[in-house]
Amino acid sequence: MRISELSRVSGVSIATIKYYLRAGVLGPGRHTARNQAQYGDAHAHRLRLIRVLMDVGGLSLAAVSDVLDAIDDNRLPLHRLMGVAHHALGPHATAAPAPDVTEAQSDVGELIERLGWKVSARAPARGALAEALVALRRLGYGGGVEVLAPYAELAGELAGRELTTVATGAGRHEVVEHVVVGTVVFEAAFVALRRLAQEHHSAVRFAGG
Amino acid sequence: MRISELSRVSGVSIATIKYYLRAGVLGPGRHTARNQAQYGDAHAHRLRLIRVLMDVGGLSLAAVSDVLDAIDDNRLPLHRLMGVAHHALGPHATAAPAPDVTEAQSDVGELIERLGWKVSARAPARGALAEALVALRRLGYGGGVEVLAPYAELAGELAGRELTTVATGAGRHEVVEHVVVGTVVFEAAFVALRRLAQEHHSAVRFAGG
DNA sequence: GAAGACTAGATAGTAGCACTATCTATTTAG
DNA sequence: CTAAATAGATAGTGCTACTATCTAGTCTTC
Repeated sequence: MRISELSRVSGVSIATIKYYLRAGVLGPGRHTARNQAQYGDAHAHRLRLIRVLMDVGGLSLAAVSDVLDAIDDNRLPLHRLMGVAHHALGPHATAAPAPDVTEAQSDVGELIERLGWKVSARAPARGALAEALVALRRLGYGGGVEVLAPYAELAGELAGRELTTVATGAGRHEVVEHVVVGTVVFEAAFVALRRLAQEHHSAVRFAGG
Repeated sequence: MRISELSRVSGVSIATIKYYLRAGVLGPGRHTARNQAQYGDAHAHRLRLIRVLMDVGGLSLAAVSDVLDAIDDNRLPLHRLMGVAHHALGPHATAAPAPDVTEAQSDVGELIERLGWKVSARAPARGALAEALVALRRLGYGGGVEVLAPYAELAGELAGRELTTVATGAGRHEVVEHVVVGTVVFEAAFVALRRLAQEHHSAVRFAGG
């Protein structure tokens, strides 16, 4: 198909498709002339994937680019893909962490060790968790890392359940994409469900108060 | 204290504090002269709260403004505060939803009803959940709303557990702030924990593959 | 085979966000 | 008295994700 049809079936404007081509997140079409190219179903699928990662996952275009590169890199072992996806989901620390954050980092490290989790020392989620802990302390809601224990338990249960649903018979590319999409979409879905549940419990608890 | 000290204790630059004052997310100081004002601990605390909502919760300044307005509005009943916070956490739908999203919305509505949850019909999380469902379908990973059931169960457990920890003896302002901070910070913490757990399970499952 | 629609690629412009910098007229501190 | 600090106003910056325009060339349809 030509670019106008690709635009139609994907719902992405021609100008934006060209932008994605320039940015390298969408591969070039098969050229038939100097100013003509053909695009296939793979392009349409890739476009949908880009939009889902951005709209549902909230990833920046640069992050999408990283994730897609990881998906396309056949040399990348499967067990490292999740790390790349999580790194892209960021946010990555930009400046040197404050001293209280550094301290919280070791608390987080201890928690992870106590849980027996095998996680890269450079996982951005470590920093995110430390930031959350520090936020509580800075606002005067004390509490050590132990307040996270019940959350960690549930998170572990969720993650374990999830990975068992990954299709194992399919090719590497399908598994990889499935893992990434699952990570991003189910995270968004769970956050939404948590908010709905909170609203329900809040209504029940505070109604009339 | 004067603005330079407020800047020092909060770690926020003077220029940014002035920006927040202009934006109305930080209340004005007590004026002692045309170009002099005094700020108190409440200002420092408010600044910390703003930074946590933005940095940990990922809220925009406009969203922070909405949340703070809700916290400060004494007429707002407690059971509606959560809705305001969730609305600020967005993202709110900008355009008319696609037809498949509208369809997914009713699926979500059914799920909520089946769970017996009492949730506003306008809750943005409904839309977010529908978007996530549609994302799966658009990418070819079918599955109805029933794939969300185990997630919903865990989300309900989490939300229920959380609200029981809200201090009931404190004043309204403290409870309200506690609820908002808990919503935002524990959501971030749980997402981070889920990623850590995923990385662990992924490493265990795919290592050597 | 001519007119008009379409296209690739290049370049430049836009809108929104969260600051950041500079300036003026003060006020304060030493 | 003088140097530093301040409130408030205005303008500028850097980044992101597009969006618009332009040119030279290519289909398509009558």
